[in-house]
Amino acid sequence: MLSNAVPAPIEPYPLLASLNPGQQAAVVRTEGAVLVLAGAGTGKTRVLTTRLAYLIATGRTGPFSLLAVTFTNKAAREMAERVAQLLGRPTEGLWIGTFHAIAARILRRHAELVGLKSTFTILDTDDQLRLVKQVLEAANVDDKRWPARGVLGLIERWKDRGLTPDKVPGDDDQAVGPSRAIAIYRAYQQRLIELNAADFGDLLLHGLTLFTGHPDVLAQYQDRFRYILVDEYQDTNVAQYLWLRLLAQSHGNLCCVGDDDQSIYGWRGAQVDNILRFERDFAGATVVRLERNYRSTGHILGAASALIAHNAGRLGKTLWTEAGDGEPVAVRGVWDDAEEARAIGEEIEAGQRAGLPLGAFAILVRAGFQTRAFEERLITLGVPYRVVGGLRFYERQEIRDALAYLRVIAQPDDDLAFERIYNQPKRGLGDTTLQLLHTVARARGCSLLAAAAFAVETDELPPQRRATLRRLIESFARWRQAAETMPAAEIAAVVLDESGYTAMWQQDKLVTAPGRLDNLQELVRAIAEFERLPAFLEHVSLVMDMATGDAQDMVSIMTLHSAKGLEFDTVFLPGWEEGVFPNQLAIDDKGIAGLEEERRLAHVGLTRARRRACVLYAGRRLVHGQWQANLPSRFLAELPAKHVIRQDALGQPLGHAATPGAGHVAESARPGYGLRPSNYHRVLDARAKPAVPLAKPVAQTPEGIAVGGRVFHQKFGYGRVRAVDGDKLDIAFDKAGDKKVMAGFVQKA
DNA sequence: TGGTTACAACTTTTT
DNA sequence: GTTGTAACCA
Repeated sequence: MLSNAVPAPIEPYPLLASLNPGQQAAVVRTEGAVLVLAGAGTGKTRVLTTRLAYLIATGRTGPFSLLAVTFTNKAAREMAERVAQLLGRPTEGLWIGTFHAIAARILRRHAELVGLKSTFTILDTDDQLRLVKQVLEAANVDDKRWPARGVLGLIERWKDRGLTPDKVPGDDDQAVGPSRAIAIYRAYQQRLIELNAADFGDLLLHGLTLFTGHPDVLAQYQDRFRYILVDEYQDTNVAQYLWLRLLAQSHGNLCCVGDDDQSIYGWRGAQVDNILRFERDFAGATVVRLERNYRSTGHILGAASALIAHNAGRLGKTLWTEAGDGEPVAVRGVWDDAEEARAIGEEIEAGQRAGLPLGAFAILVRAGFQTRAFEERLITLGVPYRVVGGLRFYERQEIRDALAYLRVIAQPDDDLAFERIYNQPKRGLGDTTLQLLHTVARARGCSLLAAAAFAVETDELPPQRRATLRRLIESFARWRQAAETMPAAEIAAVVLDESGYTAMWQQDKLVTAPGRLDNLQELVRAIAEFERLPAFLEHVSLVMDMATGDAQDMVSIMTLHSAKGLEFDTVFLPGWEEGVFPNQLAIDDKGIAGLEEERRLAHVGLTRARRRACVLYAGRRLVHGQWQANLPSRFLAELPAKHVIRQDALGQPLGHAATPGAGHVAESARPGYGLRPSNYHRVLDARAKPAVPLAKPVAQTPEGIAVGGRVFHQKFGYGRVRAVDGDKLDIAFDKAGDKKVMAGFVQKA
């Protein structure tokens, strides 16, 4: 299955000329399974892109037979650009994309084989959470004890492991209120199918179901993709691993690039084990190590390498450089978080005076709450900065609302989108009306919009709400029709205007309102790049990033997670304190594995620096409005003295006597160190009432209802049936007069 | 139905 | 300390 043969020598291509021997080996070894262990700053992207170009340039294969998988759209974009550059022509036919984008592309073609229509919607996190809440409510779960967030997390971790509800091992099941976690998962999946929707996890999970259940379909893709490349392999989860293995099975030409020392997404289901096991998984696999670092100085690499050497579960690499030692890593203890912010601010100002651009500086924090102190300090100093990460464009409320309108137009079955905007802007439609629509939709097995269309033909709703709802339905019908001929951007503008959504923000007096209106305009501009609405919506669900304008000359503040893959001349690493970094929750939840992931995070942080790294720790800080005294991080004690210069709060060198962190911080978990129960444990709490299957309410049409029969209606009282039209009844009520009502709402009197 | 008040939560987040 | 959600009241 796996070819072990060394490819015949090929005349040297100029492509290879600028590569070092290790990089060349990684490019030239085209056949069979190859693992490229690419340490930080060793030219990984260069190898990947050259390899793709090489495969094509040597005539070994056409672009059509290549598949390159990444984790981020940014990485995919860059790769496509650089391959085109290397080849001197666009990469037609070559599939480069994220796992999710590629899985979605395949799934659209065979959606019906997993019970979806090819027009299925891809849900965002908001929708997922709302859906879980609905399922939990239907199952009578107390959401105080079993918050939807936690249950969704549980479901997502199962999906990460490639487990459909029927494959989840019984041991993993937990009581969730009167129901069970697996039952909730099953109900959630059921609802997704009913909504013709898939969440992110489903894209791969359905992909697996598709490939394993339909060998002919799998064979089709195996035949097409003769060479598969994977970036950031250390971040793959079980589902992605299985998916890759199936695709590569027939020819075994699978090249994975990654760095076990940079695996920092375990909490999202990533398995470092995938990369650690590679040689055993793929017999005869070649492993190429890239250890020559082109980014950092010797002291920085020495410190980072010594730190990561404390991890047990790693393949082991030794980064080296020819760049010289440079400056030792500065380690500075400060009194509190305010002083920490002042110290970094001063360093940046000093750098500025020395003529360095602000873009040379980055402040990398463990958690989001740490950014505020630095923002405030930089504002005071008048130093421009940007916070990378945080709320992205497509996650803003106004953008999601606008998208929800467009989704209902493109996909009338999209109940989650409909719910989001049916009273946004306020139309006087509330929970009561929504409940009614839900009841009708369930009884008739239709979408909320269709239920609404039905309900307005009856007298179930008071005239005012009925008229409002009717106007809304008519609007959607009109917009949908217009969408067939009008360009997508025009439709969006019309919808935002006619729905009153723009007007809502225009009337809003909050300071954020003008910004939101700007965002809506920006959205319309973005849509203009797409001819058809569905194409734009697909783009939005899979490509959540918006091409950000060129970064001005600013200081970057971001989390360590967001910093992966980036580099800066000078990097500040604040908050190296026990509990903060390593983060206490990570250790509580995952023990040693959690600690090792934190250490990899520290390694990622240090290796972002080209010339200078400055680590800080504060004796006390304000966390959630409470003062917290902290010990220096154990990671500080793991930085060898020869690569480090200890400083006092003012940046003056200290003698060897004051070695913080050394000695009093043991490697093992120390008893009594702030062991707080996490949400995760709360969700898994097994003490609960006996399991009861999920209630599935179905409105019933009472038997024996016929013209002339006596009936009772909750709202209108007793009456006599005048006519029956399917499940719509015309009834002469004793008190309320003639009304059209739904059969599900009456009982035989 | 919608606004106000009170209460809890709160690591990291490529898609 | 801040933010988001839930319950409660007008």
